[in-house]
Amino acid sequence: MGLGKNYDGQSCALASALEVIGERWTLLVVRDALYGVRRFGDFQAHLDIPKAVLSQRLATLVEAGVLERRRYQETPPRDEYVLTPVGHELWLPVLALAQWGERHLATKGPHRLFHHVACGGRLEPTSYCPTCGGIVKLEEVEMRPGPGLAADTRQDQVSLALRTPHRMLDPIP
Amino acid sequence: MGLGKNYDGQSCALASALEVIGERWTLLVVRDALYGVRRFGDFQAHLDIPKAVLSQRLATLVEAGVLERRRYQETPPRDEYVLTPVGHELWLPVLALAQWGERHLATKGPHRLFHHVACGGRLEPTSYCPTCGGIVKLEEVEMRPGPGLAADTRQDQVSLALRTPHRMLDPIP
DNA sequence: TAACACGGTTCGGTGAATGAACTAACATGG
DNA sequence: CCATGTTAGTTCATTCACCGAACCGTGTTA
Repeated sequence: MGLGKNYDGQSCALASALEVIGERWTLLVVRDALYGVRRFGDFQAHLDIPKAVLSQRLATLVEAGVLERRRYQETPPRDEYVLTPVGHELWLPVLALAQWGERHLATKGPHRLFHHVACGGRLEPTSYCPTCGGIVKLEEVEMRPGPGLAADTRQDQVSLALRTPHRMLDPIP
Repeated sequence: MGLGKNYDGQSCALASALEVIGERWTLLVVRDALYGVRRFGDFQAHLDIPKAVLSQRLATLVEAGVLERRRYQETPPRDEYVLTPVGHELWLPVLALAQWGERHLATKGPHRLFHHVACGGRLEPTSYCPTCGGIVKLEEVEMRPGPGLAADTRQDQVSLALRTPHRMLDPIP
């Protein structure tokens, strides 16, 4: 997305995240990295992506702190790309998106299943409330403005409405 | 991303999902819809997106079953775009991505906080195991191939390795 | 010494994103 | 009755990103 054409002014963490992992191919690179792919050639063969694009995506992810480029042999010099702890935390978005795809777009049953090694159970991404211990549905969620919103000066109806607490799905304006 | 330039052959639900919601602006439209935005002009004012792009994105989302276009007044004829149940389920991917952005990219504290109305607690997206009731870390996850993978005929090293159970982050190949 | 493997970069062609201008249906105010 | 405004788009020329093919540099193997 880069350069002047970004999501600036959105005052939104989602927009910031999409700046980093919202470009074409990027999240599939992260998915492969979560599977354990590390080398340029393996990403390229598995994704069937133009080399120039892969090279640029890897550079972006390294710069964003999602991947680390690491020399693993000297002769010939070879680097591998491994996920940082920040990259590990993309697991949850990836799982949530993949599960949505399985549920609503897959035609012939799930492609890949994710299981808890310890007990063998199948994973589910959830929206969880640590305070009461419950799983929270969208209709029970309220958005509240946080300190990072202070710099927002947008004056459209939606921005104005979202500067006060707001129940999800309640019509705006 | 449409036309011939899609993620076909990826045999992956994530790739299918990105076909629908992976284009520039699309997930921000969904985010606004989750907040309760419904009208063309409100999306446009809040996102500051070219009208032509918004028009195309809304059409794609309607076609994918994420949004429903609904006539809400006859004179003058006005339509609104509301989320379907399929669209509601994008809440979890959106929350997971937004939280990742807050944690790793936000500079001045969180922009928006999501609370459970019933108890006031702050939400967290989690990777949950219904069998044992635990929250599962990436290192405890194993990928297993599912029935939807049968049609996959790719022969690269990564595809071959992922046709058997595989612990996440274990190096491939 | 030739061929090959790896990890890129360079380059021309194509399609998508962008902002500005235009359209069309209807409402409103004087 | 006419001018202006609102909403929801479409059209158009320009700019930009993606694409595949070719090329490059380093080091290794036959």
